[in-house]
Amino acid sequence: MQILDLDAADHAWFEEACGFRLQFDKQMVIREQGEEVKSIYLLASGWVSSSIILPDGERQIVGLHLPGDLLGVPSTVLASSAESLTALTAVEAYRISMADFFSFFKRQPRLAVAVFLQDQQDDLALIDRLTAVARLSATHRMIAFLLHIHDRLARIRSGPVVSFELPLTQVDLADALGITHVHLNRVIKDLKAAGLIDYARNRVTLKDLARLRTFSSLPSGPHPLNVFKPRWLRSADNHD
Amino acid sequence: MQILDLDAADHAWFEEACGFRLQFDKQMVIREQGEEVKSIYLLASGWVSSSIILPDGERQIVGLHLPGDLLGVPSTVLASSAESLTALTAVEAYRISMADFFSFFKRQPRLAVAVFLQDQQDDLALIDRLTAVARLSATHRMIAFLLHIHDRLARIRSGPVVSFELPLTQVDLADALGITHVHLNRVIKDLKAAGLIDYARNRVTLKDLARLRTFSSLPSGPHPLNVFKPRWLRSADNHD
DNA sequence: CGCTGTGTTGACAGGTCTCAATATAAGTGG
DNA sequence: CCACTTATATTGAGACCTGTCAACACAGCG
Repeated sequence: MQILDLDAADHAWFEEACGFRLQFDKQMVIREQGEEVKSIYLLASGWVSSSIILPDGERQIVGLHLPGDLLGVPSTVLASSAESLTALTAVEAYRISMADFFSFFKRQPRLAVAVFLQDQQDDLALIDRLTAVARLSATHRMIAFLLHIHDRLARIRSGPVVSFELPLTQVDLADALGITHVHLNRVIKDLKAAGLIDYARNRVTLKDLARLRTFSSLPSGPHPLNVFKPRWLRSADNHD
Repeated sequence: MQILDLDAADHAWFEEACGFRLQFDKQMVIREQGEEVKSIYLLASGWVSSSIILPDGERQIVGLHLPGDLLGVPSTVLASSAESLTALTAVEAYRISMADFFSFFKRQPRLAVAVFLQDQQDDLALIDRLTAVARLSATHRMIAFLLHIHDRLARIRSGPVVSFELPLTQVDLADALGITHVHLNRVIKDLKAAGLIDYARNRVTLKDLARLRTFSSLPSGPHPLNVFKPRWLRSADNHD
């Protein structure tokens, strides 16, 4: 929700609608694939993955969510959820009922726009990942993935991020990158040997950001966000 | 826009905002990657692809658009477009300026919701494709792709669709599936030999829909859409 | 009629998967 | 705190799918 710089009144409205805060332990499923879609969630703290289980039992992780993200939005069109939402760490989240969610569009257009724009960012991340999975080697996918996470953390936190916790097992990572965990392990070994990263006990250090960006060969670094906004979107008290 | 059953008043409002209709010849670029984002488009007729060019010149087709779809939505958060929009056939489209687009949220919440839900459908398509590209063999990807197109056409047209035009070259298809066109060609040959499809001069015939669905091994057929909607969304004259 | 885009086929190389075994870390109950 | 069990990580050998390179057929089009 960093896009629109919502003011205090917006936040108050939002929090009120969100109701009380839910807690989830690590590994808990927040909403399972196939489950009825009754609400979405706003992630307050922790990491969450959205994943899809294929009929043969294979799993594809299609999204990673950090604090501030909305969870389960794509399935708002569906009767039953397309993805499973799983807590990768201990998680705090607000539940937002579908009725409340839709009411934003009617009563709080600025909020609706904020949600919409946030959603477009998720969309872009997905597009980038599809491109990476479809076109890059396992090594370059891994690099692109780490850089993506790095950039998102850098936007949330203040100051540069050289080292960060990545609460995913190598199996999880492989399921996100679309490779086997066996092969991923070799990739990690190579990246460490090349002096590009450190990786131990879920802690990642990007040792040469510049060179990594060269290798990622994705269309860009982080996408520069649009600054244009209609006047009425910029502040709540301009009710033209 | 089939989700909300917009009424005549909604449509009138929409068309007015859209302004006049633009024409694009086959192969024309509607909006190029990197170009400033000043508007989005509503596709009236024809097929459009959105694609991303990687630094090494490779191209990934990240989306296909049929009449009724909104084009270029993900880039609404960006200063410059992340994807190129290319006309695969002769195309008619309405341009919607960003200002008009955002004004929907303020003045026409039902329209905003419709746009939002349409966008979620695109999102789900993207999720499914990521899953397919990451987890399925080239053959199964092709099957999943054809079934996806089939299902979308079936929803637009009335009655069953067994055979349809696919205005994509094999190079295009390969760029969408994340394989080489050389390999795709072999895949097509195999599918024809297996009696599963016919494929000639851009016309595709799905000869055994049931068996194809078995092979696709994607989480589902077409996602069943949600029927729940708050009262105020169901019709325009209920202004609670 | 030549040109360019598209489709088709072959031989070979290489990245990634599969299967399998072992090591290491983490978690559990006594 | 130790013994035990389970999850996670690591490494090897071989098979297979897909990519690369290259040549050629075919169609549309000026």
